[in-house]
Amino acid sequence: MPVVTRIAPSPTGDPHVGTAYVGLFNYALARRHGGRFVLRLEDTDRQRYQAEAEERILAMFDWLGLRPDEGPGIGGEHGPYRQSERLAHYQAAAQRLIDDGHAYRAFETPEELEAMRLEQRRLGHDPGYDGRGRLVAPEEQARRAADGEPHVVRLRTPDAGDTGFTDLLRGEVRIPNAEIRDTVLLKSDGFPTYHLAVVVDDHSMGVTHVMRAEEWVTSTPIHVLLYRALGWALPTFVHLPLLRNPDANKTKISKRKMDTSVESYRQQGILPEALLNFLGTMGWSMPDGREVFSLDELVAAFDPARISLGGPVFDLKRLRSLNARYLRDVLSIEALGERVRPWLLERGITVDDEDYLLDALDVLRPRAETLLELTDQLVPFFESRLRYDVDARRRLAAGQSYLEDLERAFAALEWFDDDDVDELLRGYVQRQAVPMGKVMMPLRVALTGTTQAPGVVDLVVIMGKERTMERIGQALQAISEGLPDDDPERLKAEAEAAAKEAERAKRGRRPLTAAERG
RNA sequence: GGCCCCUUCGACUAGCGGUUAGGUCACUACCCUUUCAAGGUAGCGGCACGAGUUCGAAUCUCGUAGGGGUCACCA
Repeated sequence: MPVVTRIAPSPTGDPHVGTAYVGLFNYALARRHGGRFVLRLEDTDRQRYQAEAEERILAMFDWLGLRPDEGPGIGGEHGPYRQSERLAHYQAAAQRLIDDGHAYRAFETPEELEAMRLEQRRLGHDPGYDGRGRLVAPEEQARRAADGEPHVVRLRTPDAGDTGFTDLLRGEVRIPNAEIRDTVLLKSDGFPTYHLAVVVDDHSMGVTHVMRAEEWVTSTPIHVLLYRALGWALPTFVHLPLLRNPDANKTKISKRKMDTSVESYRQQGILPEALLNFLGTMGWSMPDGREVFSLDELVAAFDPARISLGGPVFDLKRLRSLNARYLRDVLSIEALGERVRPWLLERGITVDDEDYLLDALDVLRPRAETLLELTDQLVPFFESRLRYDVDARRRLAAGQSYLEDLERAFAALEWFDDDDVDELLRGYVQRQAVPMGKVMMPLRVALTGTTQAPGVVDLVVIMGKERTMERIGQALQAISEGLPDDDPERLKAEAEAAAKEAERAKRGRRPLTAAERG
């Protein structure tokens, strides 16, 4: 029997890292066994439904390279893949359950239910549906329904005993039936709840392995009851540990406490393969201990039995560090060039000298953790007019005479190769009898506009004579025009603006730009 | 609170009766060095606790504690 897995996100908000996480493992299991990976949209909550969320979820999977075999916009023989388009299935199943006595129509209004809960609380009982709808005779249920009275369909759950299932990772899990209320299967608007829809769809789509988040463990017995009532075989259940917030208690990951939006990570310059790799270390580990691995490598080694159950903290530092690893070690320099082009374009930079780009990347890539940072550092290589940050200005002012000397020296230098530039610079510093930094830092600032940059020799060689001369000239001009050292007001304003910008960058929320989409 | 699940360095994890408990990130120190990184070397740091089972427990059992999840006409 082929392995069939699915990811069933709900289009109610920003594409979530948890969806990517569960999707990854489901994808891996299906691929590992040459089976099918199905994408199904669980859009049965019309209150929270967001039309554009649907498209964004699909875009997320596309970006990550997690390609479903079946799904909305892809097709497949088990469609449609939007639950809102499958209402007849659920209604038919509900009718069957009613006919067989496994379910009943219940007519309590929301107000009645609320009053019931209030009363239960007053008496110190656990609040929950007490099954009062069972008391209405089937004929009366049918009559009132036929009269158009609003109602839901509820599952008739056993009162005694317990219901259990086997979780691939946890073994037998049993829940006392007293804990299981007569759950709503069909809402009064005719839409199914999760419980009914998931069982009907997983069965009709041939899903063999239900791999989902741990939060579903306690409601799995409801599904078991449904499978039994409908006479269907149970799938294998695998409940994945919940991703956790980096707070003291490690609560379930939430957008209130951290950034859970995949789009946001994309906008911050996280690579899809790095995100996937990172998620692949949440609860999972390679049998051989590799910590950097591709999607294909994960697929080749994937065995759900290796998943560990402690809730893994979604640690941004680790994600960024892994992303940095991809930038400097995993990606080829050419591939990196292709990745960063759209980002440069977004800043109005079109690269026509490929070699220049690659040379710059070569020295920059160990210094950046994200494509965003890389782009920031790349910009000074391409923009003709540099902006000097506050600290940079101070360095420039202190280096005026050196820059004047070096401008002349470079003008006289014919070959801008490593050895010659190095020799020139070292010779000059030696003759001046000053510490290296005294000379190098102003030059670095003149070339890049910032104090934190690659080695000066590298910069000069990569930029070449023309750019080097031009930048030194510009710097000298900026100095003579008056650097704001002597203007404390302006310094302060700039510092504040920089802090604000940094804060904004940290939040990292802005719409996806065209270039990032491409 | 009831029920269910979980528990190895700060974080991610390896381990599946016998290991000096290993690796990665983070952190610290040193080296390299014209800044910042990267890189190199070293270091810090852990089996929640208590009983049992066993010649021998991180590994098996039970209990305790702690943490999480769940108790909707949301998924």
